[in-house]
Amino acid sequence: MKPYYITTAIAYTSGTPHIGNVYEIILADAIARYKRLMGYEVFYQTGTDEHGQKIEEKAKASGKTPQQFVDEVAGEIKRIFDLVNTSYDKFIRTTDENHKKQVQKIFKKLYQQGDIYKSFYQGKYCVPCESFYTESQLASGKCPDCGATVKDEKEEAYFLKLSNYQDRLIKHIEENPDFIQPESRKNEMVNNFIKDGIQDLCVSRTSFKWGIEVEFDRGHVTYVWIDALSNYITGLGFDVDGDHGELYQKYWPADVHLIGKDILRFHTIYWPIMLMALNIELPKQVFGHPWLLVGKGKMSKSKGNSLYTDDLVEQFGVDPIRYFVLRETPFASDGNIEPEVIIERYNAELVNTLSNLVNRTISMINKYHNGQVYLPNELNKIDKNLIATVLNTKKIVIQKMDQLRVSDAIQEIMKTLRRVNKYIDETEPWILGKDQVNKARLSTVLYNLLESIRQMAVLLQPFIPETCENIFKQIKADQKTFSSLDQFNGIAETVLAKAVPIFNRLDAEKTLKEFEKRIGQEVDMLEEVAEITFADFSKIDLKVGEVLASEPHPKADRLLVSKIDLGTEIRQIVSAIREDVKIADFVGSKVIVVANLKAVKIRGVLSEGMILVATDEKKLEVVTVNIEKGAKVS
RNA sequence: CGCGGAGUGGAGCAGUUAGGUAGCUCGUCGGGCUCAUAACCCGAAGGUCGUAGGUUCAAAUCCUGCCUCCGCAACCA
Repeated sequence: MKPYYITTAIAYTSGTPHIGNVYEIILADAIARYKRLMGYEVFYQTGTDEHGQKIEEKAKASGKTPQQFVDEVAGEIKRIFDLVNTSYDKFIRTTDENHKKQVQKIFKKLYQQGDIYKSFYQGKYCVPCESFYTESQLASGKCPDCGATVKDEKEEAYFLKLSNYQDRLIKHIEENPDFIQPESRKNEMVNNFIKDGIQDLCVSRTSFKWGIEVEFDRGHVTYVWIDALSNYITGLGFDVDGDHGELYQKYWPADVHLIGKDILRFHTIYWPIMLMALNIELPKQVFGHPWLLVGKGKMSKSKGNSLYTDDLVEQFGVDPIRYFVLRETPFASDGNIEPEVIIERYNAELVNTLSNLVNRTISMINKYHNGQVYLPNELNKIDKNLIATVLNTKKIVIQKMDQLRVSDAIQEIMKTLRRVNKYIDETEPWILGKDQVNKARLSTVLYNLLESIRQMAVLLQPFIPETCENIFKQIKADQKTFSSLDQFNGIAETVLAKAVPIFNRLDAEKTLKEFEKRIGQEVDMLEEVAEITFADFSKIDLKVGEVLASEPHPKADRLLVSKIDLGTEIRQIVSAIREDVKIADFVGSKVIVVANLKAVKIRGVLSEGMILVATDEKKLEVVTVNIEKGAKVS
């Protein structure tokens, strides 16, 4: 059997992934299941990326060791992947011993052959904060975090030399048009990042400890990319010294790395160069999939609009969610997940088209033939037309799936299911059922329906596996392979039980209410603010100020630079209100200012305070008052 | 002139690579049917394909300008 190796990006263990992250796992799962049905020997790898400063900090904040912290989060991530029924063959963690060992060896080898060199990471260094800042981040030449004086400092770091491989990479991309998919992304990579020359990549850090130690230079830990990207080969048992595991021999190079379009750059530039340096083959394809958006915006924790897999699955079920995310996100443009849209698809496609067809077919077999399924007799024109359509669906689905056009593939199956529903109207079994004379004809019609359902269920297996099993059970079908679709005879004579609806119609209003209640509870928890004492509050010096003048920030399109008269002095304040305020109305109004806020430079302009505003999801309003400037607010 | 994407009947989208009667799903309206979960089937209304020009026998599709929206980057004291 032909091997097929598919990977997803590994999930960062800093927190719970939302449905947008899980979408990638489901997409990869659908492809993996499809390839298995096509007769490939599939290896599907996913996992977690567990190192880095952010995790070190989060662990510390929650009073755990980094290892405890990532163990918990990785467990949670794995639970969610299992919840949506993903059929991965390996769940790799970057804290796995073998992975760490190989990353160290890779690092060492690249260093020894001169692809990694030691140099200095230069910047402005703040001693108390132990951090580097770039010139533009500084506030009036001082640390933006604590205000201390910064000094020019160099930190030792290792760099991966990319320039050596640049030409080879361009050549590879040009000679392998399928390497970067979708194609529109290819140009973006070449034009933006490669042609102008690639900057060497910093691959080690000394500012944190939670990472894979550089073997020959103990103060350094490997910085994200060499660590994370290597998982694709270490998971297969790659060994730098050539003592590879069986899986590696069998499965590398990967057939496809499935990743979000945002990290395409790392997978199409840094990763190939690393592989070239290691002198191993490049993956056949890197596919940057689109995003699943909530409403119109990108899902993010800070926006509070994330949807989580647990809630969605509890409300709608595993297969409907799998179905929805796969169906809704097209090949190249972003998908949209909203409860209203889920309900619509659920009712229109899963209930009306699929479930109802199965239900009415089994009901008729029970009503007219006491559940007995007979083999078909002579076929007429209508039958032949139906059968041709059904048999042809496999070809179209394969064609779409081979291009990873999952949504289109599902759409084709739905189209055929609608055709099958129409067949019932064309053949009018309820009329045939009135007279025993038509028994042979009715048997044929019912058989054709059942076999059509079986064929579509076979094709739907990669997307909604549990549902298909349910259908197979109800129609007593045991032929589930793609090769059983070449002929229209996969059902044997048998007796069926009463139909049990696969999906029940959702009441839109009721479901929406339930769902909002579920989500609402979580939002409340997230927005809970820590209590402070009166003393804490009195530290804030709030004053009324009159806006004397205001103009757009010269170098930032959301910012406004205003002169505010506090009565005793005039302050310059930068605020992100340009999109929400009319300057003409703003000037002359009296606003509330945080007067004792530490001054900072924002995009080169000094800001000495903060103007209070009120915001909700839709708009932003500056808080204004009608009292003399200089008045104290408390 | 930072990078990129998108503007097609009420909604969501396909069609643009290789110009040639504008298509799908949902919704609306009318009809049919009763095996089925207000389901299913048929039909209809509804679009000057963002805009202004250009090329062409012919433009949603090619070229140029402009407008609007959305991501990313930057930035949010």
